[in-house]
Amino acid sequence: MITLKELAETLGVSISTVSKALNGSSEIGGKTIARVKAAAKEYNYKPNRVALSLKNSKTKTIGVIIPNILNHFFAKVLYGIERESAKQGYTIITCLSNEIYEKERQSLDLLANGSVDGFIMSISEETQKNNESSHFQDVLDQNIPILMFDRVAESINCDKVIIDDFQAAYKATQHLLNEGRQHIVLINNIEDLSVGKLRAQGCKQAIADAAYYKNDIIELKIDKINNLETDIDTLFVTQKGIDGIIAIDNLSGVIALNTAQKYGYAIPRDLSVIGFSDDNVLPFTNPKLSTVTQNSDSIGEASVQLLVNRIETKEPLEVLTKTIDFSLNLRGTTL
Amino acid sequence: MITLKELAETLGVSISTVSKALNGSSEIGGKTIARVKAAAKEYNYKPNRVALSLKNSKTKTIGVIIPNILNHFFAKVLYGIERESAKQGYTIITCLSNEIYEKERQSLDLLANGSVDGFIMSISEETQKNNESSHFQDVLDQNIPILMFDRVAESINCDKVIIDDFQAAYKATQHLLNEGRQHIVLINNIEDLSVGKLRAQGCKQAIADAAYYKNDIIELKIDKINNLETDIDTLFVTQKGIDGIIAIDNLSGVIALNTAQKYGYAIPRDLSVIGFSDDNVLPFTNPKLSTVTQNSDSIGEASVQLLVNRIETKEPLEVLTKTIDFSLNLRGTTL
DNA sequence: CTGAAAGCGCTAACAA
DNA sequence: TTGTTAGCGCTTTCAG
Repeated sequence: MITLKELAETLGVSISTVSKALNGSSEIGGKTIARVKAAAKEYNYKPNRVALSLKNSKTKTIGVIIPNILNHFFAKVLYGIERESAKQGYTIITCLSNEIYEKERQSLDLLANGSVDGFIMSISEETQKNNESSHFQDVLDQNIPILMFDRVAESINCDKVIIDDFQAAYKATQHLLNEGRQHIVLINNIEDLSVGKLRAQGCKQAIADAAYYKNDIIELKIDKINNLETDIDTLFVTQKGIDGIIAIDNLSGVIALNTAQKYGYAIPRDLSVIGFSDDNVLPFTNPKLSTVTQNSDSIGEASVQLLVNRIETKEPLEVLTKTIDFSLNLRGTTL
Repeated sequence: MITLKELAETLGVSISTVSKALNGSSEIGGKTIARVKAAAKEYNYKPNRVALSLKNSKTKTIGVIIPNILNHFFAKVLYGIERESAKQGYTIITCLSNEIYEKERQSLDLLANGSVDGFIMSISEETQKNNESSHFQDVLDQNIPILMFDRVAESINCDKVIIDDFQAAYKATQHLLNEGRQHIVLINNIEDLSVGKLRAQGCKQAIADAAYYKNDIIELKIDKINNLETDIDTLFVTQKGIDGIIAIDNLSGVIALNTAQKYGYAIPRDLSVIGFSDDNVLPFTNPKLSTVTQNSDSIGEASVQLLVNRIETKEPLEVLTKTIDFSLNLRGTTL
């Protein structure tokens, strides 16, 4: 790692000359510029990023805090974040809260010391369950911007990127209703999350708005991921005549489909299934699962754009909430 | 973000006094220390990480370059890396090569300017296919350590963390042989990767070592991920009497299982299936897929330990290759 | 056209 | 026990 100083010495000029030459300043003579640039290339000079950060008090770095990288949705958002960040000339520091409030708080704290220019994050399950939010405000008070995506804190005044979960669930349920289904089950294992609540509400509203739907919706709440398979199995044992399933997390749909087939349901004749999954599950089902798809990489992309805009804009900006389109992909498990 | 200087001014002492006090130096009087620490807490002082990095010429940051974050194996390694890094007091900057050589090269170049103390990476498919490696050497020549995991470059002299892919495939195949299978298919869609080659060799060696195995192994090579399902389907149409499958990537096993069931095979009576997957696929199969499991998070953990050890050890260290245990998890798809 | 010097925030050798 | 100062690598104003 050669420095400006060393370059200057070998060239027999001053540090500032080298600096200006490399930045193509008009103050410096054409020959000198050429000479300096040649030497820089020869010695593979690269400006030290840390020094630049200190000098400019900006790091061109975004802190990203993800609740669970093993969840395909978050992995895909991260993918989008990374791609757009690189495009915008930012690097990302990744922290995983693993759904733990304390880890999330520590990560914010750890990086809110000049390490990053801003944060992109989705709130941990524990944080959301316990309704914690002062750690966000602390960071914002230090004038470090935060952008929240997907799981957001209502009470915090910051930029947000979400999908219209209520509407997505509403539309999906409506599709089942339009098929004439009369015994629809809502499978919900993310009751504690803001998105889970919104999706459940969307389903219920769709049912409520359908005058011709005669029964109550059956809501299967699952609180532990380990119980997913057994609880869904039990559902099919105890409830007969299920003809529609809407699964609002990204696993249950597949499991419900497989379980239904095990119990002899013909899909989609006897039963329609819609999940909230990405296309990564498609290789695992037959017929292919119909899904509500969040455009996860777009979420990441939009998050970076909004945050970078806030970082780089001098004047105070109105706080913004951007809603990303979802799509209802009807495949083989619906009529 | 209050600085040392500002703290010093409000307290009416010098900057170095504050610095020493906060670091609990024995040079400073007990009362002063207390007074300074109280003020630091009150004003929420946090040492600026960038300034520290510049001062110490070390960043306590690791650059992590992952080929594909949507691949569950890499996501889990990243999980392990993040956890162990946090434990060791390091943060990670994450770059995704998306299997592209140029992106991988750029990421190394981008961070090899004082941004990180070292790299943890797995080589992109394109890099490995074209046998590129000078970009690694360039970084090493700048005295920045690299640790490679899983997909490694033989020609590069650096620390490595791998699993014994040959042995893993050997053992898995041996299990099928011990079951008495006589028509074993090897499904390989990662032929271009070092790990793919090793696994295929392991399978073949196991077959070769089994005197009682009468037939040749049937190798199904798939070069495009899109062809996975159709190629596997075709396999079952064209080949009759398959009684063992060993799938050396992390998708094919599940697909082969599902396809076999579609064609009426009773699993594991008629056919045994072993995949190279993590337990994330288990919810999607019935019976549960038997797998060779790489302890992915241990790979991440060991990678961080080795790299940090190299970073923090003053004397030159012998280059090390660590092999992480795999486990053969027999579940419902084998006898 | 080129160079000296200050300063970003911090630590540590040296002075007082 | 406390303060002064130099320096990490860089940019930029101001002098020359």
